[in-house]
Amino acid sequence: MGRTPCCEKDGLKKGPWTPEEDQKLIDYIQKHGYGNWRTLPKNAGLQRCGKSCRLRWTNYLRPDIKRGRFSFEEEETIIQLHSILGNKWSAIAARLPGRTDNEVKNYWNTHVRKRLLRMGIDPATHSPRLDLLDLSSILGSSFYNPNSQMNSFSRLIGIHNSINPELLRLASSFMSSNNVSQCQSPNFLLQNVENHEQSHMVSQLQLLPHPHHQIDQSAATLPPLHEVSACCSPSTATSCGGETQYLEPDYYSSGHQLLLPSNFSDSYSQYCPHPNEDSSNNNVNGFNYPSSEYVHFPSLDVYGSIEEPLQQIMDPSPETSTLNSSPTPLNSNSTYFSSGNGNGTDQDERESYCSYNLKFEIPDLLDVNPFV
DNA sequence: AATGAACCCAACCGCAATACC
DNA sequence: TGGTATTGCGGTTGGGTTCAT
Repeated sequence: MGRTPCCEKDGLKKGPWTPEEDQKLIDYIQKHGYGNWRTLPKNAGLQRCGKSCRLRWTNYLRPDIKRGRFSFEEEETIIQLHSILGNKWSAIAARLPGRTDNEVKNYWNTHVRKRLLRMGIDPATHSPRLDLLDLSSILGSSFYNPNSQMNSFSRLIGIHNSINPELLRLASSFMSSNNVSQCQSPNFLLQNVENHEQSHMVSQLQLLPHPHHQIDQSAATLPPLHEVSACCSPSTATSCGGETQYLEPDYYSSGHQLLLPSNFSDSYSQYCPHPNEDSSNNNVNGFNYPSSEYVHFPSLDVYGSIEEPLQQIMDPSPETSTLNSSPTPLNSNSTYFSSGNGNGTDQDERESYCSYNLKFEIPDLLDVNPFV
């Protein structure tokens, strides 16, 4: 049953195209157009099937095809559209002038998908990979006591199901160290990670806005989380027993809205002002926070649970960034960790860029110890 | 320098949808 | 209306290239 594949006919060539074949195809299409792919190869003098000719033309020879690396904006678009459309490569490519579905698909599979996996994000659902994370067992075994530091910590930052388990191990190691009660550098974890990958994971705990994006100072007027998330991806908001727990940035579908609990910074600064903080200009960790409303840290109960609604804190509009004045380059890995040789490659920069949307500026929470 | 591993991407395959007769 | 041809699409492959040891 089924039709015989067109390319199985005798004498039809397969495999890579030669420049001569390309030229024949181009010449023919320029002269006659590409009305009928089945008859085209014969008319063009090509020993190829029509399907092969069509693919070669649409994926490679078309004059309007844009070659070369994907730009940041293109990658951003791909991720966002993929979160909405899934593997509808042609639909995604239609939003990227000059890009083919095949190219988008390849780029996704070879770059974006892997990076998301490394970040502990399921590329299919754009949600944290729950298969890798059984936090309850981790917490249950190591921090069963609800008053334990790790439990409080995890609840505080709302990472029950959104953080790479390796990061949890690091955090666990850190929390069990003797330094917990001290007010330390926010880079403590970074100084103690073992490699780039771990640094990368730690960086996920740092919240910083996209370097191209302006802070939305009207964030305080935004709707509660459940309303915000309703217009974003369905996987972003979680609750646990009526307790709002949410720290996952909804980068993928909503234009990089980063959500944090309200009053987050208030509690934070109350307990442990950032060592680098310049109170006069809201400079924290080298980043000029436009206002105290930028990040609100939660009011904490005895267990550090987050009880207040979350807020959208960032505006996805990309053109009017005020962040370039930051004394620390925001699009450099060296901002947060110094692994590597400091000579960022394109790939490094790309990864750094992507990771920005997952950074949580909370390392000093490790210093906050209202539970002892 | 050699070699194996990992990466990358053009091309292929097969199914589904659509067009045509 | 049903069968066949054509086109579009997404998954997969395989060979060339780059990287790491």
